Amino acid sequence: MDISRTHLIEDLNSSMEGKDVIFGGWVVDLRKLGKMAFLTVRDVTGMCQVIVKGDSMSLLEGLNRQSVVRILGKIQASKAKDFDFEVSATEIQVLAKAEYPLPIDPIGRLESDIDNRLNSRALDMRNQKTASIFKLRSKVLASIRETLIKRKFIEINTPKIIGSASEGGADLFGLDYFGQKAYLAQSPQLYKEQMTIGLERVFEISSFYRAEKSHTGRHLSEFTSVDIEAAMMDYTDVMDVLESIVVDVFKNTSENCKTEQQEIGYEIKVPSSPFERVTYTQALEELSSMDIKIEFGEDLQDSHLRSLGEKHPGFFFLTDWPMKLKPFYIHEKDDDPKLSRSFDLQYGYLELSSGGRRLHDPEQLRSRLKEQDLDPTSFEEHLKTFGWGMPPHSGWGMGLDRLMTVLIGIDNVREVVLYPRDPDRLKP
RNA sequence: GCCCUUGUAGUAUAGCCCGGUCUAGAAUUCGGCCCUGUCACGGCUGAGACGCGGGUUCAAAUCCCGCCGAGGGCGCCA
Repeated sequence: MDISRTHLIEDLNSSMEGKDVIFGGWVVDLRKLGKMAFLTVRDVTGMCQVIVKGDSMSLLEGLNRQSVVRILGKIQASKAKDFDFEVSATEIQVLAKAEYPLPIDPIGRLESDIDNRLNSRALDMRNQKTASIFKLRSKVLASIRETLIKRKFIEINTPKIIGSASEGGADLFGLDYFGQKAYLAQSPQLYKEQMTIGLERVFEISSFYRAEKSHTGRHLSEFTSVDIEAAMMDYTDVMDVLESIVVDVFKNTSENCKTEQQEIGYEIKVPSSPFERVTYTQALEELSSMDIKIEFGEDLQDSHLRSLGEKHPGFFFLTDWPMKLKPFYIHEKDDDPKLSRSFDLQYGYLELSSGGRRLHDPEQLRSRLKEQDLDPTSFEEHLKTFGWGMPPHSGWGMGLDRLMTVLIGIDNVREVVLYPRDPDRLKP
């Protein structure tokens, strides 16, 4: 079976009138008008009208929507509303037939609910709104890589199967590793820190896993994280890196993805920078003025973040958290050891990223582990690298899926993840 | 773990609150017939549904209980 094409649909144009072309795609629409018919055919680059009349009508036999076809025909002028040229078919080959009934409407005229769409995710990609979300996601990833590489960051890949669950915190997924207990990584934290001793500036974009039974629009059991770690940078330096990544993402997609924005029905607006920076202590004062009393050292609950988010609806940094709320590796402030050199990047109430300056002195790290009831001996593999000349360093991790929801103005991460995993969904 | 909402053809919905009008309606999809410029083509026509189980009642899509599924929120989230 010959499946070759001479053109992608975006390469066809009205100046090619009279030219013979071969292209392929799936049948979006089929309108039979007695002795003539129109079909619209789409490939990933675009859509085109094909006209069939006269003797050629027999070509339509067995043809239905969503089937994959290879069209041989001649470009001609069109009277169509949305096309300035069309292809008069001389041959239509059905390469693969679509079965009916289909589980969702791939045209998107009737929007299926998220459950049905996720159950038929591959078919959902024929819906241009869904496809546009993932085309944008690809652009976002490219933009992040571009920004980081320009700043001398080196992309790394750390293991996702790890042997120790002693970091505490979020629940990990356990698995059997040739008879040993192993876990799926919840973050590249320790590995990326170690890498700063040789590569200085590293980043990773990868899936990580958390076995929390969360039921919200912003949590998944498997999520994509963008992580960086950089030697000789303080927390404010990596905040600047984060801010420029976010701004670049919005700029790049806003300027270069007009079609996608149109399909989604949302206009990407570039945020103004610099982002506002609010300290934890200031946040407590702001909350207090809203009659929400929180003791210093208490964590901010979702409801508190929602209140703060109303005052700061866009991007802002929440900085200088109390040490007791932060993990063992976070560095304290010189002028007030109760406070840490740490930050979260918020979009309104939504936490997008958290990071900070890390401890690089192994003795300090050991005593912090003990303070947090963690056993230094189970971190020896990690701690030994700190004796090899560990530079002062800072970093952060950012939830890519959450950033995507902010970028396109929706409120469920499942929309921006191909095959989301949550406590109730393991398939497809 | 807790709370709220919800389940009607392939899809997306009306009807449910206030039981009888439901032989469950319109759309789209799918099948058949007609149609040579459609463009959400049109016309005629046909097929297709009350998640499962129990209860209340003369009567249940509608009210109640259980199960299952779905959506959302809280909590959890070094």
